[in-house]
Amino acid sequence: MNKISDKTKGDKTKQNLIDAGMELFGEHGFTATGTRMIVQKAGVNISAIQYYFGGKEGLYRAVIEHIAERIGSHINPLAEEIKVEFEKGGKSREAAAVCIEKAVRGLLNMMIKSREARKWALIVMREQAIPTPAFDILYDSVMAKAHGLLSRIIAAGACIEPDSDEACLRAHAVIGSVLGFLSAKETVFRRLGTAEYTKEHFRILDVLLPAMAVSSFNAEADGAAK
Amino acid sequence: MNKISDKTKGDKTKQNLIDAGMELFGEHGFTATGTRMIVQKAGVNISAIQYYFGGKEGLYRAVIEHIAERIGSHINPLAEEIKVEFEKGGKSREAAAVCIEKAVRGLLNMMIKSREARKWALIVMREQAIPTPAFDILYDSVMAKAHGLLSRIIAAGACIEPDSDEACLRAHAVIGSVLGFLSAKETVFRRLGTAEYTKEHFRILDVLLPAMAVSSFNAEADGAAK
DNA sequence: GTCTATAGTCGGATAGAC
DNA sequence: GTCTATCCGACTATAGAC
Repeated sequence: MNKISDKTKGDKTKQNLIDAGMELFGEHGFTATGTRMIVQKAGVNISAIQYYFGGKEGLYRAVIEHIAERIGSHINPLAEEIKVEFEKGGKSREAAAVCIEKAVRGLLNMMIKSREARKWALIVMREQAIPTPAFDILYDSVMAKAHGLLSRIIAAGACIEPDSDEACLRAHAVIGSVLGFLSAKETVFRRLGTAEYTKEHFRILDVLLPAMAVSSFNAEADGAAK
Repeated sequence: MNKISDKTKGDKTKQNLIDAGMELFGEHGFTATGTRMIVQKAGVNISAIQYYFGGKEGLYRAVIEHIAERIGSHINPLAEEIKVEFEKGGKSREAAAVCIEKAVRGLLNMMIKSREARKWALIVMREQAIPTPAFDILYDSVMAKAHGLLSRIIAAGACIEPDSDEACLRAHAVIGSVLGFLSAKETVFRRLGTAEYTKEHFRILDVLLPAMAVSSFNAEADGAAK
């Protein structure tokens, strides 16, 4: 047996608990998820939560850390790629437009299209709305970076200060236009008459959302576009 | 004593329970909110929940109904006003632009600026993300109407079918760009370094969000704006 | 209509055998 | 490292006095 690549039985138990926790905490929230529910889904004994994570709360923190790590592994390469392209384009308005389209499509791919993300999504949304102490982990390792990069690109495109409130708010409006399809999906599905987004819906969003993002460059401070 | 205008003691108890429930269900969610918590905040006896609402679940439904009614009283007049103006403008592209700016500012006023709305907001967001049976009430009395009106205006502005998926998705992107400032406010606040939106932030959003909404007319089906 | 007292259930955590 | 058995507190709901 290879000591490095083989998982010990304990590691497998831990992983099962985190997987089950991610799904159940997302579906029902922290309080409404019972430890008995979790261990049943994970197929482990109830005492394992105490043993490995010190309790239900510790398991929750571990779940958040795991999510932060997984999201990071998706967005960090994309962010790096965009940053390089942005620098290469001399931080021009044209480079900014290309970069923001790429960023928005990346966000759409990661948060709306990906099946894996559906599990994270609900937990992250809950933390956004009513943060627990664990939100710090998410914010520091994911939100701040992604939001900051988008703000800088939009600032370049709109010719405003990168660290201004205005850049931050514009970036957030762009993010909101994408994530609304996740956080309010029940309403969209009812209006569309479907139970899932289809390829045709994504085709529309792939064009619409980047275009709206680029348009955020143009809002003038003295009135709306005429 | 005037029999019509005076509230009976029972009515007052009911109202106190609904008020307390709205705040606490919003802050902690349904499961995490205990009946003891509610009656303490409402200043009534614990049995009152059973007596007046048949149990915790019944109180929750009553809270949702109350929210739907309050939101309706805000948006129905606005929707009516917009509808009239839209017809009067001959459903032209120009009329659509004016109307959608008005609608977005109305949404911003109601959901982000208003203090009262902060109490609704969390409950509505939770229902959006993980709907309970009570979501039907919200959807039928509020979401469907607001979303439908916005879709029709955008369809007119973008010259597409009012009942098409595309119109629905565009409307939703616009709504998302506004509501993101509510549902992800923790992230925005940390980025801005504040604990509340200020007048200056609203000044920026009052210009930015309507402009982005109007821009949603322009996204071309064959590629992004160049 | 309002209250107290309590029933009955289920939660997370723990002790100790293996 | 895993399991069973059990504790204790918190929960919702109810019965019945006033």
